[in-house]
Amino acid sequence: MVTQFQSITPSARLSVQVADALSAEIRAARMVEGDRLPTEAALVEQFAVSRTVVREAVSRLKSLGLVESRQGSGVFIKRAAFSPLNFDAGSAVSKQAVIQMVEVRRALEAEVAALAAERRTKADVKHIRQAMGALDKAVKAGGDGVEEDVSYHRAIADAAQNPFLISTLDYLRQFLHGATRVTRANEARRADFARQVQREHEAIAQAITLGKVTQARQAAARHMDNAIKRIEQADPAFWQQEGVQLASALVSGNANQRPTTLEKRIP
Amino acid sequence: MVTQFQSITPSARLSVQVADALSAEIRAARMVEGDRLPTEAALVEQFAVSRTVVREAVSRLKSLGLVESRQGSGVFIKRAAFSPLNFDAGSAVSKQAVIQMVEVRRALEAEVAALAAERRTKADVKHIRQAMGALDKAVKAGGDGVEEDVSYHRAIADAAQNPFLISTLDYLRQFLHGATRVTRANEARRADFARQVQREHEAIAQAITLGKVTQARQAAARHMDNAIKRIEQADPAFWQQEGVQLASALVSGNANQRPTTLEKRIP
DNA sequence: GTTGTAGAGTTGTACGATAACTTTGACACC
DNA sequence: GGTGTCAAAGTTATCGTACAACTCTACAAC
Repeated sequence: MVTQFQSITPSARLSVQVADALSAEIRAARMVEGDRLPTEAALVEQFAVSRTVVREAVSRLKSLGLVESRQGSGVFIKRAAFSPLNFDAGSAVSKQAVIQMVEVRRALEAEVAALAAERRTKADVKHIRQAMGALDKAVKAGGDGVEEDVSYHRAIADAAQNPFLISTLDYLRQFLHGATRVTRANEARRADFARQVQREHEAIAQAITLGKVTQARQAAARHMDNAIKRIEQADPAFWQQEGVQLASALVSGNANQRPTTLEKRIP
Repeated sequence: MVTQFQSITPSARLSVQVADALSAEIRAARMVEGDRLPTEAALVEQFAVSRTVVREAVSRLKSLGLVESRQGSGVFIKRAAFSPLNFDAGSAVSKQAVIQMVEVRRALEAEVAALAAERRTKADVKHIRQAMGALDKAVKAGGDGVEEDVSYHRAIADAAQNPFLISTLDYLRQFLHGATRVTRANEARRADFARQVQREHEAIAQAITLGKVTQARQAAARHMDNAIKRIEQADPAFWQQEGVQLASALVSGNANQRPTTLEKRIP
């Protein structure tokens, strides 16, 4: 057993301290949209640091989307940006977290299939069929078919005509990519598994083609239910310890900063 | 009639050009995790810009989470971060976009209700009931009840025990907040609307309390269907032009950069 | 009223110097 | 061989100054 020391912090860089102080000020709403930040010279004075540090701090705020600088004029506070969605990357290797993400995906895939059945065009159907053909071919050629599987589901999502559904699913896919690979590798070893997946895909495509909304929704949900089962039976070696960091499983955007105090330093 | 000129772009700053060039290089996977970037001196040479610019560019990459700098050692490429989900903020005021977002929400709320019915504890049910009470009270007191409405739906989400569902719904809520306010204001003027919403809430809560999974899912979906209808009937003055920027309705993380060419400039 | 212009204020870029830190290799010592 | 020390080179962090590019305002000129 190796003793674990917590990594020491070599005292955060000045620029991030200043950036934190400024962003705390902004977030505390003591400055509102459109307000101008103090000039660089003033900040140099206030924080007693060099202009380099101030500029780097402001640069940080700019790439966070909090402020916007106009040469010759000043730095201005932008309207409060919506904080982006950002799951903890570590969750991608915890079995429990992956299953929970598939639950999210089940909801979305079901909706997508339903909307696709409702709104599909002939071209959409053609794309879906093509993607299925490519998947079959890849499997027959001995590949795992991960890419083709993604394309298949994307083709369905495209037919749903809802950019937000599409991008949310794309977002989830980033995390589920590893799990997908493992389960598909599993399927590759079990011919009966592969056939079952193929049947599930066929059922979804069929319902969409015929415009059967409820049926499409159910078929997609069933596909995801089975995906969960297949994940549970997959190679245990792949999964890390589970449920540990679950309480802190989420890092929501930039909501994770403690207020920073940065007194005026005496030179 | 005043002629409309399209706003000109005052040629991107050098630092962002360099940052784009570097991040393109990284994203093109010509450099992989753990690799060290050329030293600042080398980059100054390659791009023929000052060290200030190089540092600001690197600083940008740092706050984007692409690289990590270690004083005395160098700048290193971090493991590819998952790009966060980031809807275009402008979509929040386009009627069509809002409806599409509610479609996403419908999928999630239905799933959440179903899982809540499956996994609820006594405490969960109590919280949901309390939230409903608070909502009724707020409405009777003449408020719009937006906050209480949010609390009600959050209480249900908590019962579903899936942090990813919760945070994804929270994320959506940011965008739908404006629309919610408008529709609830609408309901406040129409007593029959308010009663219907109340009945829908009651139906969901009842199904969750009794543990009726399918029923909960359907009730939640119906609630969202009606929400879409209510949005469509809401104050038209609130909505901007719709469908215009729809094709580009999504800004997915930092995936929206074209490769930048920044030849070595001749001084 | 409109236009032109000068001037002050502000951010962007360049350059040089020093501090703080890491890595590496040489070397003595056991 | 293994280990500890130390110096030197290399790298980023910070500082300071100077100038370029841009914006805004006021005021003169018409």
